This record gives sequence, structure tokens and C-alpha cells, in this order.
Amino acid sequence: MRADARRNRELIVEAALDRFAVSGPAASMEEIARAAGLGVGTLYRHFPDRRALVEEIAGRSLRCLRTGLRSLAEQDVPRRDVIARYVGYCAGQPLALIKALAEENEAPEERLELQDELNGLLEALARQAQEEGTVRGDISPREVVELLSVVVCRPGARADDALTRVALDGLRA
Amino acid sequence: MRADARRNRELIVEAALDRFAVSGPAASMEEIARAAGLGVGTLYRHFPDRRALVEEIAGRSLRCLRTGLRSLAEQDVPRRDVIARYVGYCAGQPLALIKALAEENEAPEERLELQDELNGLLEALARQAQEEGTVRGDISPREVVELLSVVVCRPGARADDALTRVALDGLRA
Amino acid sequence: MRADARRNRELIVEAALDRFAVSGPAASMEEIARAAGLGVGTLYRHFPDRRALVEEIAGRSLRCLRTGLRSLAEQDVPRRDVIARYVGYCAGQPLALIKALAEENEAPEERLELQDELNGLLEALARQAQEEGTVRGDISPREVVELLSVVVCRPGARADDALTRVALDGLRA
Amino acid sequence: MRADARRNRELIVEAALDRFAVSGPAASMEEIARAAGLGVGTLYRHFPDRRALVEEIAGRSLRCLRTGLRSLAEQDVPRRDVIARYVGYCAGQPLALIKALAEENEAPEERLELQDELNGLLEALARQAQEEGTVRGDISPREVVELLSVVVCRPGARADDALTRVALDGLRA
DNA sequence: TATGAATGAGAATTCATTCAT
DNA sequence: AATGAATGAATTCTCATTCAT
Repeated sequence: MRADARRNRELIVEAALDRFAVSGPAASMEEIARAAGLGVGTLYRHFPDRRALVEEIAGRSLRCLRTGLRSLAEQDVPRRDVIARYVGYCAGQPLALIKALAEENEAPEERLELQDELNGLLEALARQAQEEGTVRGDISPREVVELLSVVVCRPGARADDALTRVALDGLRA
Repeated sequence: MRADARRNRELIVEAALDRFAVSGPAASMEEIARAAGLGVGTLYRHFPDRRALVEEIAGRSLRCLRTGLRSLAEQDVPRRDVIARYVGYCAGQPLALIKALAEENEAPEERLELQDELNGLLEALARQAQEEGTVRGDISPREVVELLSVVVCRPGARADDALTRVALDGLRA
Repeated sequence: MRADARRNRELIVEAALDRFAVSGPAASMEEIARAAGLGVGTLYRHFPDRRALVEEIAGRSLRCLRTGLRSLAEQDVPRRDVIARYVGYCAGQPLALIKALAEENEAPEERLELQDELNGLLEALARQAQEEGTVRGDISPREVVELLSVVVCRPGARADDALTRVALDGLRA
Repeated sequence: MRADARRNRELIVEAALDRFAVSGPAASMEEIARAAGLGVGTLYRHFPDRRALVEEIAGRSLRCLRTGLRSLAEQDVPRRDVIARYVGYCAGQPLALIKALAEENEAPEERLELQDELNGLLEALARQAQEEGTVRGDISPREVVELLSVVVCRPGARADDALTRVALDGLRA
């Protein structure tokens, strides 16, 4: 039953993402459990409270971004292109929704650490891009990161939509 | 008594904005009424339901943006500068909050009309800026408007912060 | 409507006492509200949570005991008789029930103060009774108070039942 | 496997007593099973429902009191001393807790019979003590039994605490 | 047989809205 | 017209009990 339970956990997370997307971040626990084809009790066995479910989703998202960014950073291309590819990578994910969800909870330690780690990686990347001369130097690496966060956490963000292109062009040295 | 009523209406809207800013978009009707120094009953006399209060706020914001934009558009400066000034004008307002609030309700006809009108003005502006050659022509006026909306509806948006500058630079022809 | 609200508050406390007596200390808030002829919302307007309702009941009981004890203590009779009358006074009240209820909550400051005050009065009384020679001196005043508490907080305690008489006789010097 | 089952049954009862003592009579079945080092399923294999577990505990306690009382009653000492020793014997057991637990359930036939039997033994003892002239005759044997029950079912009852001594003294002829 | 995952009814609590005063 | 008390549906969460593995 370990396998079953794991499967149910996945079902819950998927259902949650789905219901949050459709009904908004206020979707009820009951609604999510039903959408997963389970009882509320099962949802609560896997996640002791709403906060825990939301943090699971936020945590997965952050870890996924971190993983993606790490592997992009290994590529032997200009740092500027790594940034662009990262933006594209993000575009495939419902980051706007997840961000809205996460704002319900005050960020717990675990999330802060992931957040910091991700931001650290991105800042390093921004700094290197500035050093290689492909990103303008008149804004701080931290500002670059904030900017990317806005670009990427929009509903419907795409790798090649107008804002993305304008922002990346605007970042040019 | 008409004056009284008008005054109360103002008090409520101000209190609502204040409470929404502090307690988040989930601030309760009771909390808002209390902050306005009134009873809930009085709040409901002015606004038949929560939706109506939120729409009042959204409507005011849209009308305010429209007014500002109209007067900026009359200025005899390049359209590109009008756009920049509009962004600055927006920065003084809690648009991120108001946007989040408005997303609670499905947009009613009245809001859609205002929205469309504002977007129409902005699109015209964008088109003119492209025609005067100060804004790049490879994105549609509608895309420019969407971009501006993102730039302007961020928590803590400022007229001279990094994203604003990068976006405006990126818009250059 | 001040009068109405006060009346409802009383109705709630009475209904609570009644339902706790019948259904046990686990009686639900819904059940109590219904028994008072009110909606749950009204109950919660008067008492912000279950704890508050229980503490209201406990507080009333303690204040009532204090008042009774004070007035008994003014009587010009041997202290031993004051004690006996106090036991009789208590017998008219559902102290066993209220004690069981109060044990649900960790005692808040207010209850502790009332408790201490009442115990202080009783200890003084016990000490005086020992000094007047009508209560045995080989147990501490505090022990006398504890003993009285047991005597008085039994389901169905009566002023003249066997335990009461035996205990009072056993207290003789 | 029979031995295993018996062992598990014992583990459950011990764990239940322990958890009830620590977490109060509201300790959950899960908590008890966990404390016994077993799964809930196993608990339910041994006790079909919560009531059954509580009755097992109550029954054991009553049988234990009966056994103790019988053996005390065989001693060749005044009946009054038997009573005193019985009180001492009880003091070593968590009777207050068990009484509170048992009050959750309406007493089933089996418990009533045990109860009646124990009370019968105690009443006989009380009657004999009255006949031997060591216990006052102005209260009924049944009242003596009720009194002993109160003395013995207190949290923290001890063989030599104030209430015990006072009650036993008060019982003197 | 032991396990612990799943279930869902039930409890506390909140809040938009209505209505008596 | 203003007030705030009353209402009850909706939400989160718990726990006794069942059942698949």
C-alpha cells in the first residue's frame, strides 16, 4: 500500500493544482479531495493542513526551478542565453498561480531557504552575464532577479511573448 | 443628509482600501465598516454586497487612470514620453492590490467597458508612439498595453525602478 | 436591541448549562445554540469560542460562590457553622458539572484569580474555625479547603447527605 | 500466536491507560495504538470499538478491586480496619481516571453486574462494621459505600491524606 | 494476522448578508 | 437612516471505524 499511498499523494497534488487553477486559490479542501477521487480524510492524512498542501506545491515548484536552472547553468553558452532559456523553462509552469497560493501562507523556513538558494543562483548568473558584457551593468543583480521573477510569474507567461522579449532586450548592455 | 451619505460612502471606500492593504483582499465587511467608524448595516446601505464595494474601488481606479491618461495625452510631448509619464502616474496607486481584489469577481459589464476604454486609449497611444518611431514596431499595440499593465500592476511598482526602466528601454525602436 | 442581546446571552448560558447537564461536557456548540433558540452565529457573537463560553460559566459559578461565602461569613455564628452553611449553599449548584467543564480548558488567568480568592476566603475561614476550636487542628487549612471542594463538587451533592455529614463530623476537633 | 495475541492485548490496555492518563480521556485510538507499538487495525482486532476498550479497562479495575476486597475481607481484623485497608488499596490505582472514562459509555450489563457485586461486598462490610460498633449506625450501608466511592475516586487520592482521614474518622460510631 | 491508508460524519469557527430596533 | 445583532451556509480539521494489501 505504500505504492497506493504515493499514488494518492500525487493525485492530490495534481488535483490541487487543477482546482486552484480553475476555482482560484480559495478552492476548498473538500473540492480538491473530491477532484482527486478521495475523501477529505485522505487529503488530511497526506497533508496535515491546508498550509502543508500549499507548501508542498510551492516547494515542488521551487525545487523544479532550481533543478532546471542548475542544468541550464551547466550549458556552455553565454550567460545571457542561460537567462533567456531559464525564462522559457519557467514559462511552461503555472508560476503565477503558485505565487498567489504561496502568498496565503507566511513563508516557512523551508520555503525561504529554497527561495534564497534559487535567488542566489540567479543573482550569480546575472552578475556573470554583466561581467561577460551581455547584460547592462546599471542595475544590480538582485534587481535583475526581481525583474525575471515578474516576467516569469505572470498568468500566461510565454518564452516568446512581448513582455519577455522586451524585457530581455531591455536587459542588454 | 445627502452630504452625510456621500461622506459615509467616501469613508467606506477609504477604509476598504486601507483594510485591504493591511489585511489582504480577504478583509471582512465587518472589519471595513469598523475601520470606517460605521456599522455593517451602513456599509450595506451603500453597497448591496461585497462585489459592489470591490467594483466601486476597481471602477474608481480605472476612471482615475483614464482621467490621468487623458490629461497626459494632451501634453505636447512625444508619445513615448506620455507612456513613461503614465507609468509614473500609475506607480502612485495600489494597482497590484486593486487588481487582486478585482479578480475575486468575474468582471461585470461596467468594468469591462472601462477596461476597454482605457485599453483603447493606451493602444492608440502605443500605435502613435510606434508611428513616431520611438517604440519598436515588432510588437502589436495590444501587446504594448499588456506589457504596461504588468509593469504597472506590481506590488511596489515605481516610476524609476529597474523593471520600469528595463521595460521602457526594451520598448525602444 | 441591547436588551435583546443581553437576554440572548442569558439564554445561551442557560441553554449551555442545560445541554452540558444532559449531553455531557461534550455537548456541541450547535446543540447549545439550538437549545437557546438561536443560530450558531449568535452564540459565537456572544462568545468568541467554546473556551469563552465555558469560562463564562465557570466564572459565574466562582463569583456566585464568592458572593455567597462573603455573605455567610458576615453572619454572627461560629465559623464551623459558616462552613456547614457554605456546603449547603454549594449543594444547590451543579458544581460537579461545572468542574468537569472547566477541566477542558487550561485555567486562564481570570479563573485562577477567582479560584485563588475563593480559596483564600475558605482558608481563612478554616483557620478561624480551627482557632475557635470547632475544627480539628491536625490538618492544614488548605487541606480543609480541598476536602470541602471534594464534598461540594460531587454529582448530586446535598447539604444533608451522608458524605456531607460524615465529612463535617470528621472535621470536628 | 495465541501468546502473541495475548501480549498485544496487554500492550494495548497498558498503552491506553498510559495515554488516557497523559492526554486525558479524549486520547485517540490512533494515539493508543501507536503507544502500544501497533497499528490501529490491530487495536480494532482486539477491541471492536472504543467502548469495548474502555469497558475492558473498567472491568479490569472492578475485578481488581473485587479481588483485593475479597482478600482483605478474609483477614481477621475488625471490619473497620478492612475498610481502611480497602481505601488504601484503592489509592494505588487511577480510579478517578477510570471513572471519568467509564462515564463516556452508558454502563453495559457486564459492568453493572461487577459494580453491583463490588457494592454488595462493600455494603456487607459496612453493615458488619456497624454491627461490630466501629462505624456509626445513623447512615445506611449503601451510603457508606457511596462515601467510600467518593473518597477513593479522587485524582491523587492517598491512603493517608486529609480527606481520607477525616472521612474515616467521621465514620466512627 | 498486522498494518496503516481511506473514509466521511461531525465539530468548531468564520463571514457575507439580512433585519429588528 | 444608522446600528449591530442574528443567521446559517461554508470551511477547516479530527477521529472512530473500515478495508485493501
